[in-house]
Amino acid sequence: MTSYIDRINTYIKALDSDTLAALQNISSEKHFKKGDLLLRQNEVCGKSYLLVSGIARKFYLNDGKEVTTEIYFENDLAVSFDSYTLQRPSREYIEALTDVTVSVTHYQAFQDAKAKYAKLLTLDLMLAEYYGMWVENRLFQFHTLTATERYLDILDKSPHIVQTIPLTVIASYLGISLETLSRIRAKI
Amino acid sequence: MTSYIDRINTYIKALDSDTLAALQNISSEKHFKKGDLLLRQNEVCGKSYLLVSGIARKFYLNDGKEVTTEIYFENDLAVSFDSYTLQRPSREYIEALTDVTVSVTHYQAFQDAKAKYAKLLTLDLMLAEYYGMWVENRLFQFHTLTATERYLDILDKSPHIVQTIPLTVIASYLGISLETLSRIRAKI
DNA sequence: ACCATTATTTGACCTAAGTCAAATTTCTTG
DNA sequence: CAAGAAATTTGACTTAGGTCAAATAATGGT
Repeated sequence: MTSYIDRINTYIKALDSDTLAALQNISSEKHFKKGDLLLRQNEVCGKSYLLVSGIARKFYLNDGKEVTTEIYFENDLAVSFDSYTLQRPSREYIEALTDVTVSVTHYQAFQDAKAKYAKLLTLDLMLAEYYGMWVENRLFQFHTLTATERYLDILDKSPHIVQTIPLTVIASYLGISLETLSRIRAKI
Repeated sequence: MTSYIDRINTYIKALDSDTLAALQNISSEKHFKKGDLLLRQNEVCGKSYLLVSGIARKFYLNDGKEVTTEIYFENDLAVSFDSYTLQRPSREYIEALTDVTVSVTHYQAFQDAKAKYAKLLTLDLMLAEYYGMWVENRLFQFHTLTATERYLDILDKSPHIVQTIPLTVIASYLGISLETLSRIRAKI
């Protein structure tokens, strides 16, 4: 499934200059500082953010507790999927975990561009497919792995997450309490 | 999110006759009997099944135990998403829970049709978006609701599931043991 | 209707992970 | 560098839901 990202990137690199130019025309770089919110709950996610540098995350509140749903690094595309797709209020926040630079694209501009450039439509499909598989896989892991196994998996597949990010965030991303995560770490 | 299905159906109904004909050309009706497997683990999901009538489900095995991932009714589209998208072996099975009639479309035929008919590409995007939001929501529920709340939710939003389907299947769909489900039902 | 499966319920006990509270360790920033 | 604030760890206890086993229903086939 990771290889699908490669396929997407290959696809982007192979875009004709017209399509590429159209994409660049509707994108612009922006900076956020650590702690800034790129998207707030109840706001419509009207933009997509391609991380150029830095780290960000998406989370929601479940009776006062933050639940991290996704962690973004360089080249990741940050959006609240359903809010973006349906253009309705988001239940999630997007927050900069470090200073970040992003390439911002407006929803409507991208919709318009898709109508003109069929390849962007295909790209959008690939991105949606990728996200679908990614979430499906996450759900699968929650069902089949124990807390310890999930931590080991992240340690194995995404060591950069464990390096840089506060345990509170990692715990909520793994769907376990901070204390449990700390105990898991103490064991291994 | 349910309303997105309506939008998809509206979109399908509004398709021009050419596109619609193309779609029909690559689809054919087929029957399965209760208990038949439309897709087996390790098979590549090379077809999509639109349920015309009957009930089906998708599931995988987690050390011997069946975990139901989706339940299909009339008009639902049954595929193993990642297997279909990547055309690689499936970890899931698709099984007829009753006798079913389906409209079968081959993966490659649909790919070809998408290249010719842009509207099918858009349709595919909508379907992928819908699935992404659906899974995301399922994950969300697993994180925020207790077993009882999840059962009540299904009872509320999809009473037809509880009517017709064996508790073993429902329990595995809710991610709880059969016994726990039975106890939940005894309480309410 | 009757037997044999298959489905569901009930009981007793167990366990992974959560909660609350306090102790440390590690960063920040003056 | 020191003081305060955050982050992390540790301890004691609770709990939702799981597991194993046995008892009752239901159901379908003959």
